[in-house]
Amino acid sequence: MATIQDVAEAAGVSVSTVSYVLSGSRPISAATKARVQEAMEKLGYRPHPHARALASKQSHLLALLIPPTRRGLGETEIDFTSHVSREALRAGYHTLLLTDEYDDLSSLQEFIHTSLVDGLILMEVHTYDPRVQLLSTTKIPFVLIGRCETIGDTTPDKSAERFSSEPSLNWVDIDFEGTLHTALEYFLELGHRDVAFINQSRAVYENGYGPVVRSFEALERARRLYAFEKLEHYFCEATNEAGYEITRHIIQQEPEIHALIVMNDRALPGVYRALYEEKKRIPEDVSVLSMVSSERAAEMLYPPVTTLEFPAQVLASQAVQQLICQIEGKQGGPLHNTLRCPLIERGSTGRRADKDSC
Amino acid sequence: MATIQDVAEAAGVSVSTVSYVLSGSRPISAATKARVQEAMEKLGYRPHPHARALASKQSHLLALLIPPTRRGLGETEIDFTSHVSREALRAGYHTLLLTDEYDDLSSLQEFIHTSLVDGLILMEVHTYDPRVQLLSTTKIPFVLIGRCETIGDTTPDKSAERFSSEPSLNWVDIDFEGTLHTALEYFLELGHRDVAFINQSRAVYENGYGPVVRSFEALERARRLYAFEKLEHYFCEATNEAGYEITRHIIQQEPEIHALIVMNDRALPGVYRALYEEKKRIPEDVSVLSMVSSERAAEMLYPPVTTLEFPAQVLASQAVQQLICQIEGKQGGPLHNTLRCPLIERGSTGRRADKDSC
DNA sequence: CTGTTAGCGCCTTCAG
DNA sequence: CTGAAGGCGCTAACAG
Repeated sequence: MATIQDVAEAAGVSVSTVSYVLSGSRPISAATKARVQEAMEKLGYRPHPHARALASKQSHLLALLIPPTRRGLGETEIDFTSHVSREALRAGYHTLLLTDEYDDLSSLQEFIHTSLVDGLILMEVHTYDPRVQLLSTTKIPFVLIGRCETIGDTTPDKSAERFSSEPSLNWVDIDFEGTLHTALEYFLELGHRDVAFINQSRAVYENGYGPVVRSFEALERARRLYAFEKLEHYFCEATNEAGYEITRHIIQQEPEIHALIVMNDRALPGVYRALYEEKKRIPEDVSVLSMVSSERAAEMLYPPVTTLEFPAQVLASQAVQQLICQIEGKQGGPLHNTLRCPLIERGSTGRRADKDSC
Repeated sequence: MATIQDVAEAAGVSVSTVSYVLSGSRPISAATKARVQEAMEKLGYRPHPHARALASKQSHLLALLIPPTRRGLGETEIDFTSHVSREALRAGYHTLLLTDEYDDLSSLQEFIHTSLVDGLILMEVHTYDPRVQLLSTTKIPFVLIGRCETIGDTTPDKSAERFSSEPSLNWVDIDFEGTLHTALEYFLELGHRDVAFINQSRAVYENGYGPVVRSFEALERARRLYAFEKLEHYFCEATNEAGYEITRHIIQQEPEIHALIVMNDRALPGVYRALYEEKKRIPEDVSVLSMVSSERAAEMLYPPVTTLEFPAQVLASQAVQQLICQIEGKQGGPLHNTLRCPLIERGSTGRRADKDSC
């Protein structure tokens, strides 16, 4: 392995010169720069990451804190993860995976303390996330992502105020309210006047999980904004059985409802099954729309579910870029961004069957 | 951040002494060791990873090369990934994620060249995988995993010989033949005499993708080993449509077949749909068994699919441990291990309907 | 059993 | 525009 020294000798310059052509942080004459680059080329020189990290205090390493694989929407995680990795690479950073072992605060603290990485990305932040508080007390750059936390929410509830007073936090999240509106407006256009929203479980709601809290509240508000006859909200465990039960319940108790918005991938198969068993055709009799979901999950069902898709790519890209800006001190103001999920029509949604034609 | 120097001073010893109580690679009196540890405790000392890496040439970093998220069985990947990370952590290593950017050989080479990591794990190895050849020419430790490659196969075909002569390779893989036997024996017990195996696509087969090649060959051999009336093999694209078509074809052309083994998660929903449409009840009329699959995928369908489950945990654990042994020079002989997928009954499989009772 | 010290490979201030 | 030199924090001989 050639070292910077070797390059310097080969090019007939000093090591610092080589270092500067590498970093570009000081003007170098075209001639010597060319010579140095040639030497690097010839020797196949690669700067040694750890030496660089030691000297510059920048490891060019990021950490991604992933949630436990058990619960959660799941499908999208690997996707998001690899997008982060890819995006980071583009900026010259590598990504290190931290599992839920680091839900334990003290190990997280230790980890940061070692300064192995330059910054972190947190997935599945909760409203009162102790990890966020911990990180805030350190000076390590970090960004929160997606469909999780209530920080900076415009909702005038306490939890939001609590955090929105902390403008130093950087996050990018799904715009749950906007996404829900997309769903509702879509159904309105299709002629639906009675729709049910199947959320995740009440337990998760009470635990302050952002996506659930925010979509719940958004639905409340939507009642006034839109001209629906019915706009029901249901909590639902993340299981097939729960989806099945809730759907049967809806069909039997709310027969006018012919449109379902589901934000619960794991319950979705149960929803479908209940519909089949009740002889409801999708989408002729009932439309189903899956919110914050993924293509993979959508294609597991028949007919494939129309989804509001989790924009993993964009989210990852924004998070990484902002994080790196923080790290490199090129702050362009804090990142507080929400994204709507784009609608992908697949065949589980259609016009409300004309009541007269029944 | 306290340094080793600070600890040394606080404990009234030299830095090397501190270093040695850390590594344990030289006897230290109980008294001084205690003093040093106390000092570390008090100062909240953590060794600096990059300094250590630079001095010792061991970064305690691993890299996991993950396949593109697009194709493949998919579901299991995130699972495997986090298991690797967790297992590595247990041994004091961190894991870094490398996406398919590194399918490009030259970037892989560069990466290794920088010696950022101590070793790598490769997923989705192909029979003639240039990455393996590249890695073999370097001295960096690596291990291949899972349901992928033909290296070390006992199959007497050329590709196997090619690689099995390279005993230095370390791998752990699914035992496709054994797993298939589990499936077949299971169906025999249930009284099935006519079964179809739905594999992945012919293109993937021709590309030499291990799981497909090996299960294909295993099926050929199984014809002689077991007393099936019919044991058909079908290639199938990894799509719903393909699964649907092939299943319809089977139902219509091979009406005796009442048992399906599917090693194609993405086609599986189509298989189910075809069965529904043809009014075949699962499992009363047709049994379906999904091979090398995951719980997540299994629960997306109704009835949930009986699977032969990808043992992500065990695979990850073995791969990591062996890799770390290599790194630390504690070779316990090369790792050449195959694992059967455990059978998880879920409700999509049942006894062959008695012919007389029809 | 413990201390001294020379690097590991690179960055970066300080001189020129 | 370029060099020289002092670390960064730790490891591992080499000496006692």
